[in-house]
Amino acid sequence: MTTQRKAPDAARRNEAARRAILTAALDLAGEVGYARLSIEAIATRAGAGKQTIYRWWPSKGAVLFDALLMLSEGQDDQPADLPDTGDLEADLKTVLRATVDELNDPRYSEPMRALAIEILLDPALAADFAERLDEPMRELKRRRLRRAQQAGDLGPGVDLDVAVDLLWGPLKNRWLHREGPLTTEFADTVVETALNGLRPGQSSSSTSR
Amino acid sequence: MTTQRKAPDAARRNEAARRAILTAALDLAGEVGYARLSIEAIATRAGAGKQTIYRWWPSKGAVLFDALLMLSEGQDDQPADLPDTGDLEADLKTVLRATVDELNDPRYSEPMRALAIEILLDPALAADFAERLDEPMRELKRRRLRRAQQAGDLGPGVDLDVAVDLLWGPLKNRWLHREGPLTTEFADTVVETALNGLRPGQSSSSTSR
DNA sequence: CATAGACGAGACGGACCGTCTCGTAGTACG
DNA sequence: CGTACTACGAGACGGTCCGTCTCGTCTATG
Repeated sequence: MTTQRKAPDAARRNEAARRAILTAALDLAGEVGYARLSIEAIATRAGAGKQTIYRWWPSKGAVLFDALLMLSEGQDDQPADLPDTGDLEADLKTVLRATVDELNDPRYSEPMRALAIEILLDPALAADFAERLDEPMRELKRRRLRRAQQAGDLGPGVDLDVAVDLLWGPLKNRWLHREGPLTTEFADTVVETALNGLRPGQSSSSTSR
Repeated sequence: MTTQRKAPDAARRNEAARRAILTAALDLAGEVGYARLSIEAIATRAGAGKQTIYRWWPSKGAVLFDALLMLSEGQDDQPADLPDTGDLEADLKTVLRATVDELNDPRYSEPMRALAIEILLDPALAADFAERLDEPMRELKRRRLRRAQQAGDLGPGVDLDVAVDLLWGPLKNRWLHREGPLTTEFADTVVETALNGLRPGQSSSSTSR
């Protein structure tokens, strides 16, 4: 997927081999981590030839990317939109808590960390990831915040991209750099602090509802 | 530095070789990026034997770490404390703008990115980095914010670690993941948004002095 | 002034890389 | 229904870099 160098015939593709390779990549990423994850090991584990991997994927990162896509397509709870109950703070906490749970699931976490590292190393993969996953997700977040802004729950001058960074960035940082335990309490605190701001207001910690 | 395996005699250490190695590491990181940075290339560029590197550093990342320390020790503007003029917003903007300038300096930026990646891959290096650089810096930030809190410029219930994440995290993210141009305007917006919060207040964008 | 030890150089086996070439098997198309 | 195509598993290949080791040289410490 993603790109191919000399037009292999997609109609003749062996679906079983594809699934075996993606599954092996996920398992190995979880078992040995990114640093020791090799294409040779993936091929051996999958019972596939190395050439079968090189035929269909341009890089190890692309394999991981597809592997995670396969994993997330497994359960179709992919939301077309972020929840909007009218209560911005509650909705944000719901979403961030779900993110925390996902990032704490070892089935996702290690392969995702491996992919994140691969993305830092490979600009082509970074562009592919940004286009197919990151930017669409960001647009979802921006859209929810834009509705909140129109409803008057967000300051009219707030830059929505900065708002997204403030809300989701701390979680991403803490997870990727293992800066501490990723808890739902942390997610809640981030939401409250970002919404209320650091300055002393009438509301300092827990607010609203 | 950092650790040694069999107690080489530090008194007999060749300072010229040490500097040549660290300089070569910095130059190569800037020229070829992390992905192609090899210890062999560093040794060759430095006119040193590989063993000389392995004798004094436990990993490529440790070399990069020391190289960046050497670079930053070059100019002694290492502040014992963050500025405190009494105007929190102005002080934060000053500091974050300086960070932006440093992250935009290619002399620092590429080696730092290489080190950041190495840290993601190597828990031992991560611990070393956290102890010797990251945590002390974070304490500096926390201390400035604590003073602000005591002065009433920060909400009394604000978690100072979360506040640091909100202020410095977006810059780190944008830089490391190349999510967009790192400008002083962005830094200013982050400071204003984090201080004021996302909710509509009496002040929406630019505030105070 | 002698000697221990750091030094530059590079050989070594091993891990993976990415390419290639086999013989086999399954599928698309005549 | 048969045949040609081509993806497949397997693995050999040269290449890079790893981390260890072994040289002979140079130096500075004792």
